[in-house]
Amino acid sequence: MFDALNEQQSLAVSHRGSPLLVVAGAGTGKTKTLAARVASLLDEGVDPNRVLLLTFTRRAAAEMVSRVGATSTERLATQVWGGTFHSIANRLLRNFGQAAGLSPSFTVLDSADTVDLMGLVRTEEGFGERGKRFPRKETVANIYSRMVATQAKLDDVLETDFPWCADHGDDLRVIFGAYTNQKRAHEVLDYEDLLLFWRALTTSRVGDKMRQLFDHILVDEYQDTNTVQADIIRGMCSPTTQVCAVGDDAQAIYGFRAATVDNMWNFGDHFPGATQITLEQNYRSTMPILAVANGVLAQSDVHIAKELWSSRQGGTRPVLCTHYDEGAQSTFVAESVLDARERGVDLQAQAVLFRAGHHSAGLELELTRRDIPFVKFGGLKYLESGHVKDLLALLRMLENPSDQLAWHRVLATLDGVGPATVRRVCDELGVASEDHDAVTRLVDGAGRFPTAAEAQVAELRRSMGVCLGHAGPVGASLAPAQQIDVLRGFCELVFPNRYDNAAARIADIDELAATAGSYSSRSQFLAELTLDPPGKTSDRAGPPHLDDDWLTLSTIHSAKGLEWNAVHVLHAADGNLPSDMALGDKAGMAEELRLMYVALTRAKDELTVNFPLRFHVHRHANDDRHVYAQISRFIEPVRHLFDEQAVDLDAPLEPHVDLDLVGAAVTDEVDAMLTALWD
DNA sequence: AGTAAAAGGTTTTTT
DNA sequence: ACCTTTTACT
Repeated sequence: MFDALNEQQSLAVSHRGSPLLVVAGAGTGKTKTLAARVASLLDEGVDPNRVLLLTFTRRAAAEMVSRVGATSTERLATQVWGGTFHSIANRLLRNFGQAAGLSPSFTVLDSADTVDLMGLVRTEEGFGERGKRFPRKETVANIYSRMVATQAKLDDVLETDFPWCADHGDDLRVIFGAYTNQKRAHEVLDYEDLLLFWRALTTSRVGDKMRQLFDHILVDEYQDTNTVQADIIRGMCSPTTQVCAVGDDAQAIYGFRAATVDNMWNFGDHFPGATQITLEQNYRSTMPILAVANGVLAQSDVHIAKELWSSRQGGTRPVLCTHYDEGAQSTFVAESVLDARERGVDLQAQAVLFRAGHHSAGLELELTRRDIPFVKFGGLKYLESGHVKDLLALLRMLENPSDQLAWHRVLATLDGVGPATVRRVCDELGVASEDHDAVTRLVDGAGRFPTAAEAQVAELRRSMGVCLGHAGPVGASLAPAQQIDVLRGFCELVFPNRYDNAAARIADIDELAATAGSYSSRSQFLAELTLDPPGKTSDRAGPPHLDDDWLTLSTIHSAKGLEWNAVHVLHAADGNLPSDMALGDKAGMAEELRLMYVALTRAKDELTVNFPLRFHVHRHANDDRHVYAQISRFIEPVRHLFDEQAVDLDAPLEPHVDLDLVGAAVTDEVDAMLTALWD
């Protein structure tokens, strides 16, 4: 399987001894090379338990392991320590965390939990001067995580990245303090903590023990690691540890998460005596597509020199398609997707890529209308939608009756219960107490609730009681899927007040129960769910289910490392890609350019770049306010490398003004008639 | 006091 | 569409 390695790839696979940096351009067989290297280590008899493979997503780790398994025996491959920095940190901290004063049973806050906790401490601290609008809790969490990831002072972060929140510096200080107290009090770590504690442990008294665990450390997507992560790699190295980092500085797109390409540029300084190998032959795209990608990249000032080339000389030229507006773009993309399918390109082999999650909104409507199945990656997570969090909170209460976040979420869904009642009931039930019996006390009738919530509380008590397995011994209770079925009754009672599309959300709960079917323990189900969230939002009429062929919609960030035969890029307009947020920021603009580069290099055979002339001013626009856009500044200089098409450039509703006048006249007439009724 | 409903705003990307 | 603030109501 790996016999077809080219010269540079073989070098990267067989190199031993000095630290190794593999600069792997897009589509140059990076994954294959990394997998082959691991396989060759195992063939040499290296103990798989002593190989650490750090990847950017869990999906990437799983794919790598399965590729290795195809060559070496699968049993060996699955023993490799593979995963994200965060999941490996989680694993190591369970074993070594006590050296840092961590309980081995700490729990991990995912980003949604972090946001909730920020919201909670904010209301508890009670802000809100009149007239001054406080940043949303998501923003508060963003500020926090950026500050921690970059290890920068709050004031500097506010000034450079969140200038519109600069007024609230002092409030934020208080909130962050309270947030940290809460975390420590409940033995809970957020994403940043996982990395910080891991790094701290490498310099602690158990540092040597940790370093003795691994002979080989391999890091994928090295261009998207941040300073803390680079410190961790260095901290995990003993003099005999062999490091291999793979990455492409031209594809660095996580600067907003404090990733820094300096880690690649300074690899030789961090790891003295390092060897560098560059992979330049692209096996993915046709030459006409690469020409565009190279042309875009050439506009960037610095990167490690490389010029991608492909032996795939033929192929159609990329298409640059100008549309009147977003609606026309959606229609065109839907039609060309179907057209490609007619020509034999399965929907699975096609993808639509865009800068921001909401850029696909119009297209999603169009696809739904035409019954074209699709799955969307990136953007809003399934797990982050309110109703799924509601159900997970119920499970978490059962799992850990002292989980205050879960209690708050569940109790606040009851009629007539607000923050004040939640706090009072939590006190009455002793949620914060050490005995972990608060749920039992609730089921047994403790806690005073307003009469409006009577029926709901009865149902809550009943279903929680069933899930606790009061009939039998504790722990011999129902399987997770059955517990969800039981709790569904409570959701049915509570969702109609909370959400306007309650039926669809109940259906999601059923789907979650189906997912839970393969788990036998509730704690395992919850843990897997936070570490490996299903990345699709399923609440629209999208994929009926897995069996069919489906089209991929994805943010460019989520498309990293993937490839398709045919790729559509949406909204290649200044303001969208590059995002207007980055205008005026040099580093930001460079990152936007790399984002475009990543999008273009996902395509194997067919590439279409779409450019709608006008787009809405506001994100969730109800109105028709729009602006006329310029074509993306990254595409303009390489325009000549495209075949150009213009579709329906004429305004579909040219006599807009006349229609408005008629509308006004009719409205006047109706109003006059109505007024006559009471005058 | 504390909750519900109505009004008014809203900066992307994600482990 | 969702979140925060304001106001109205019990």
